[in-house]
Parts: sequence; C-alpha cells; structure tokens
Amino acid sequence: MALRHAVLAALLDGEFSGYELAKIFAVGVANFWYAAPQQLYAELTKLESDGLIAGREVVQQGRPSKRVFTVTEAGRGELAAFAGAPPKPLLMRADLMVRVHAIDVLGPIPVIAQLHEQAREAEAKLELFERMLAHLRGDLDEEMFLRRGDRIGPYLSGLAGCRFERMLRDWCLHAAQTPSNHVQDQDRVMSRGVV
Amino acid sequence: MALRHAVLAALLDGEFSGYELAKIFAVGVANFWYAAPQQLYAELTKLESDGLIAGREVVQQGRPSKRVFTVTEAGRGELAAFAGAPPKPLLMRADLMVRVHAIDVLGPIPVIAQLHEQAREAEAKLELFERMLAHLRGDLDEEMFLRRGDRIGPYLSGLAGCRFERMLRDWCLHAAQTPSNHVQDQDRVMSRGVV
DNA sequence: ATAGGCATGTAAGCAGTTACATGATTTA
DNA sequence: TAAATCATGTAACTGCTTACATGCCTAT
Repeated sequence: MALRHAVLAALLDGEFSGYELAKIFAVGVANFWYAAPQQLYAELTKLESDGLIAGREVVQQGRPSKRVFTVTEAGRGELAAFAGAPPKPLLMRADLMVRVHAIDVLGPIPVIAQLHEQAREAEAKLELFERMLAHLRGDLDEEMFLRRGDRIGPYLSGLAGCRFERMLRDWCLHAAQTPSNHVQDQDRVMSRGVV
Repeated sequence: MALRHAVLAALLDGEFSGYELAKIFAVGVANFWYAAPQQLYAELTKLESDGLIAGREVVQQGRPSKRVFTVTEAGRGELAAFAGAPPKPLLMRADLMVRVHAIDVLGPIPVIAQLHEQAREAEAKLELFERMLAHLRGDLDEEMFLRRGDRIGPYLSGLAGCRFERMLRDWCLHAAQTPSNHVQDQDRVMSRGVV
C-alpha cells in the first residue's frame, strides 16, 4: 500500500489513464517512484473500488477508448492522512554502483561503457525535467513562481529530479574517466583500445 | 538474484559476518543497496551452498561466536559475469518526494518537519561517508589516491554517496524553506507557529 | 536490574517482476 | 508489410517486508 499514494499524488496533476500513468511512472525519478504498467492497472482497479479515485470513459477518434481517473474527496483525505504518518526511508537500488564498488576485481572495461550509458540517460532525463519545470513556471522566473504559483509541489520535486540527474551525470563521467588515469590499469586499458 | 551481487561486492572489502553485513546494508546508500538482516542471512546461506562464498567460524571472547565469509574463485567468476551483463535500471522509491509533490493539497506543516528530519539524516550519512573516504585514502590526497590506490571502486561509490547526500540535504532545506515564503500560505503557516 | 548491542535465524504475507495475451491504428 | 504506439489486462513467480524467536554479554 505504498504505490497507492504515489498514484493519488500523480492524479493531482490532472486526469490520466492507466496508459498515461504508465509513461509517467516509467520515468519515475520525476516524483522518485518507478512502477510497471501492470502494477498501475491493478492499483487503479483497487483505488476505484475503494472510492479513492473515480474513472470516466473517454471515447477517441482513431484510437481505442480510455478510462481516465480523478482523485475523489475520500482520496484527498487518504493523502492528508498519509502526510501525517512518518515517511518510509528513502530506498535506492543501483546495480551500477555495485559494479563500480567491485570495479578493481571486475576489470574496468565493461563498467566504463555502462557509466557512459548511464550518463547519457541522466542527461536525457535532466533535459526532460528542465523542460517540465519551464512549462510549469510559464513566464515567471523561478523565485517568483515559488512565491506565487498555486502548485509548487511538482516544481519542488522536479527541482530534486534535476539536481539528482545532474549529480548522477557528472559523477558517472568522473568515475568513467578515473580508471584511465590509474597507473596499474594503464597498460591493460590502453591495449584494449579504451582511452 | 540481485542482492547476490551486492553481497559479493561487499565481501570484497574483507571478511564479514551476517551481522556485520547487516550494518553495512542498513546504511545502504554507501553502495546504493539497502537490505534487511533477514535477507542477508538467507542470501549468505544460498551463496555458501552455491560455493560462491566460504564461511569460517570465529570464536570471540565475551561475545557469541560468528561466521565470517570470503568470496571464492567461483564467486569472483560470478561477479565478472555480472559485470558483462547489462545493468538493471536505477531504482529509487522516495516517500517524501511523493509528499512534496502533493504538498499544495496536503498542507505544508507535516511535510516541512519531515524535510528537516531528512536533511538531518542526509547530513549524518554525509559525515559518515566523508570519514570513510578519509580512511580509505590514508595520507594521500584524493587525486593521488585515485591514480595509485589499489581499491578505487569503494572510493568512487563513496564519492557518489557523498554527492547524493549533500544534494539531498541542500534540496531538503531549500524545499522546507519555500512554503514559508509562499504568499498563499503566509497566514496559514504563520498562524500555526511555523516561520 | 534493565536496556542495548552482538549474533542468527524462521514463517507468513504482501509487493514487485517477468512473461504472456489481445487488438486496433498510425507511421516508416 | 512490418514496426511502433495506443490501450488494458492476467498469471506465475520471485523477492522483500513484518513479525516473531532465542540467548548471551556489556554497560548504565
């Protein structure tokens, strides 16, 4: 019962279908919560039968119909109760960090490639989040928006997303470059064509 | 089968018992992988029966005996195979970010307190990681250590830990301070004694 | 004496992942 | 004509969390 609140929070931004939520939760880091499509369809069914969200059929031309959902008053109550409870500790699972931790034993070549790939992904997410923030703040500058905007929550979590992805990108590039400078790896790395 | 590799990577730093590993994985963010003690005892049993680690009884005076584990050659092979496979995407689940996302609806008071608490935790972890890095590098400075050190992996992941906790702390303090400047919350927040 | 740290587990239940299934429409 | 996007699920499995269990030793 944890995805529940993430879904309710996401639905505060507007009416979304399961498919649309799946795209939002695929990025995940925006609100720092990843979820697979199957999870979302299951959770939406439960949330609706519990009366915390209300679904509505939208018929589209040239596309399958979809069901979009809105948070009910009961849903807002659930969110308020959630805010009062002590937060679950932040959970992070980073496969790549485990590889870096063991890099001296593993050999640096595959991990360096993975670090560059992760840096590219972080860069892409960073640009995505920056566009999202620009869209949220409209023509106001950041300081003004945070003073007068009516929905500062998504902006603040978006800022965290930007800071996180920027940090990740910079660290990946730094870490990827380090083994190349390493005296004990010098021969090995250069003879395999990685510089 | 994912905790497996995190445990193997942790055991590269030395011989540890389940209890000692539990303390390492409780911090988690060091190598970006949290695990509960029960998970670790179960995983250690499996790893040993698969021949990837070897256990050894250590009798202590004034304390219960413990079983400490070492990575076997087969275990190192497993790690090498793991390094070649494509990494699982980074997973993060942050309850607090969901609350911040919904802060305009939830009311800022409880969330502000939680942000300050999270900032304190991040600060504590940051200090822990900085001490760990200082210990790893000994009397060398960082640049020299990264050039000549024989185990740069834990140092690099530790650096990521520092950057992450620093970012988190700074963002929490910024986010916690923002609603107080918000014009629409001004009366509400001040009348409840939060400034 | 009692609380906390050391040390290791079991058992039940819930949450999350992986694989599979379907079918229409638009783009390359 | 094949691939990608839209749209929604089911089923089986694995992994994680929560609660419980035990017992000794050290510090307050």
